[in-house]
Amino acid sequence: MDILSNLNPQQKQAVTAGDGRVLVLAGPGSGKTRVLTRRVAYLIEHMQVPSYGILAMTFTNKAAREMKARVETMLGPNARGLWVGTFHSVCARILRQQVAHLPFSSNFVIYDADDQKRLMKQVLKDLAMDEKTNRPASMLNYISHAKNNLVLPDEFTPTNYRERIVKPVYERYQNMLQVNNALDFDDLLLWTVRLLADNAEVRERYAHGFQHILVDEFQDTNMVQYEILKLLSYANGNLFAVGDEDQSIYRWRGADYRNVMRFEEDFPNCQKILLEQNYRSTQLVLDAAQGVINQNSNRTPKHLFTQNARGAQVILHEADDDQGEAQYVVDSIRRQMRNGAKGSDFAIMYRTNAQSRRFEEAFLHAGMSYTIVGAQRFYGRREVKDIIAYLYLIHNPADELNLSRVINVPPRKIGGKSQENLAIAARDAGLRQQAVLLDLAQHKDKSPYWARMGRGAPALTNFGRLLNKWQTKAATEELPALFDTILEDIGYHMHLDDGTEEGESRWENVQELRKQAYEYRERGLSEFLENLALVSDQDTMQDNGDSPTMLTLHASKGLEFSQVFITGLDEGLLPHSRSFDDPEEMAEERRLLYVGMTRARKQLYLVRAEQRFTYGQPSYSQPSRFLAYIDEDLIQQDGTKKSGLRFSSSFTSASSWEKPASKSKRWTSNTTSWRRKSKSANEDAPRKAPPMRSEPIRKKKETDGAWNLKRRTLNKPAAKQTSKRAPTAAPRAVDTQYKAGMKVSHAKFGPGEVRESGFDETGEEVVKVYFSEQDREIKILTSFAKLDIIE
DNA sequence: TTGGTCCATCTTTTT
DNA sequence: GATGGACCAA
Repeated sequence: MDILSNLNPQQKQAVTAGDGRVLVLAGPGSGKTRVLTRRVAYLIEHMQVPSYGILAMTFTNKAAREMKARVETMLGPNARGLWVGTFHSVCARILRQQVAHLPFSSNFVIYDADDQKRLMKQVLKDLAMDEKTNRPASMLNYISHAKNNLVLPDEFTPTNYRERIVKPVYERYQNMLQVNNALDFDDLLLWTVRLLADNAEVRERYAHGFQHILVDEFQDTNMVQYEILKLLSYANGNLFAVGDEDQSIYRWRGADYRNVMRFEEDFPNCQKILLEQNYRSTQLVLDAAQGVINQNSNRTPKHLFTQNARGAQVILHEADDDQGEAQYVVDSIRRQMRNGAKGSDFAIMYRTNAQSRRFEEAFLHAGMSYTIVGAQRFYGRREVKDIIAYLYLIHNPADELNLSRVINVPPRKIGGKSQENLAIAARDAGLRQQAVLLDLAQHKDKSPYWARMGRGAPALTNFGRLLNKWQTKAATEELPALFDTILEDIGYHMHLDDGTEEGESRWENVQELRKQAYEYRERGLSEFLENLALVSDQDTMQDNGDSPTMLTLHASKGLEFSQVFITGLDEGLLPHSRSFDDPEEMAEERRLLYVGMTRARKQLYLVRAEQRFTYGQPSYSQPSRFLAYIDEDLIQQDGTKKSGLRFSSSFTSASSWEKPASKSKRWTSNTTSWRRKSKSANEDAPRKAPPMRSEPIRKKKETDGAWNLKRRTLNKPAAKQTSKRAPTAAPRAVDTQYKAGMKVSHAKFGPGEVRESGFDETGEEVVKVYFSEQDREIKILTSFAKLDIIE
């Protein structure tokens, strides 16, 4: 196969670019993966770069796997030796290789978000700090931020009150990580930079080893990651970055799309190549998506075009509530599947995982299968994490976080008091808790610690015996055997088997984990654990044959589907209310929608619901402001009221309340609630609105309560027939200076009449004025253009 | 020490 | 409507 076949001129230019820095800005669907893989092949075949001299960095293991597989199909055995991996896995690998230069030992473990939180809670407890006022998540945020800026605790100089509180927490947190011989995700990157920056010899070795470095999704790199790339490429200067500012959606994780601009500043001589031809979508989908993204500034303007057909209009549907929303989506899919469409043609996307529930219910009700990405993380499940914790204990005796997690799971009479005794005894003796346990196991009541353990001594001794047994076994036996021994010794099956369906499914998850352990029987415990820590759910997304896929907008990046439903296009959800008071966050929400829209090959649906349950409470919302940026001509409304028989009788008052049909109407309806997360609006809504359905009070959860509940909701759309739409008037946060009906005058456009006034996301007042001389409505930013009030 | 019950709090997104 | 924490009875 010819490496350069089927490439357009820009793609070819990128693939064949010579040495040096190359920045490829690749719009959605522009063949970026193709460019990357061909580039690797080109380097090996035409530029005589040995495969082991190439490093390709991605963000997900899935992307890494795919890239590797594609290169292998092109080059066969020549591809062997290629380094392809996620930033985190590559860093973990480097750190293990160079562990001698680092302040931890080679069997370090990696703490995931869940572990971090548990550790943070411990830290706060140790420091006698209140969890309510010092939220663990918030503390971790500060710390993550610091680490992303390469700041370790002793370099952390507080500049405000909050940071003064954070500092000791950060110190202790980091210290605890070290004591546990553990690294968090940020540490993997941070220590790699430290290693390379402080250690000339090591740096030389890698920087000369990697003759060419390629990065995917460059817009999602954070500062540390960019630093790593610079350090690794400094010797040869061959850095090939592919990205798209418009698809940067990981700001909250430290990603900074401005790295794209920095790249150009740092390397003024770099080659910059734009890929603008789209091979995925219809022109109409592209136009709609660009309407949204063009509202953003700070980006390289791109003009996406395609040779594909113009395509069908975007279908907009406004449902009465979240159940109706789900019903609409599932009905649409079912109808088309009856006409021969494949289930896998469809994707349902949403902003938050919580929204998936309604769709699951609707699918179940319709008797259709579905695939769901993420949501309940497999590795995040309690039973799975418990077993992994046991393995961690064996692998890394220093890990006391995981020890405390499972020392009493299943319950073995080692309660809080006993654990405290153990911790104190260990601290006084300057030993690890595990060492104390092992000593107890060995010497029983002759152990110097026996007496100090009080009533818990026998239980602790037993546990020490187990630990000892497992550790011996780990040295001699293969992983699956060890796995089974642990399960048996702790009676985990019994523990999970509580007669419920849930218990059964938990046990199945443990079995699934065991299957994976079996696959690692050759590579062993250490690699198994590292893999577990660095694998995400997208990576494990199994192809569920031919069923529709449900996933978050974030998870949709890099994928494509024939038909895409983007749901929950409501103020507060998309854009999410958390982004209301930060323009940068708002811009990211826009990108998120843009990413979702550009996943569609043929048909795009935008769906919303006026009312939905949040926190189990009904709440109302306005249409997403983003809808207003999509040209009306590109949209076709698919109304509920006419076609939706389900609700024809249920909303008697509906007809009297006209749906906003035009853009301008939609735009107005937002104005009241834009200003901020209108706390008042959210608090008021449920109070003003009579309860939507009278929920029978469930006094206690029966064993099958969950199932009952599910069935009840599924069979009862009727419950809402009694409901009435409550007026959705949200209180006005701040009054606009201009009011509808005012006569104004503009220097250039002449006299006009104000039609609407509201605030945009930055809090600027925006008015829509009808100018008679122009015979059109014009949107005006009042702080910008001067408008004189005439009357 | 355990297991139950009640309560508050919450949720963006994930390597 | 889920989860984690606090509290209490056995």
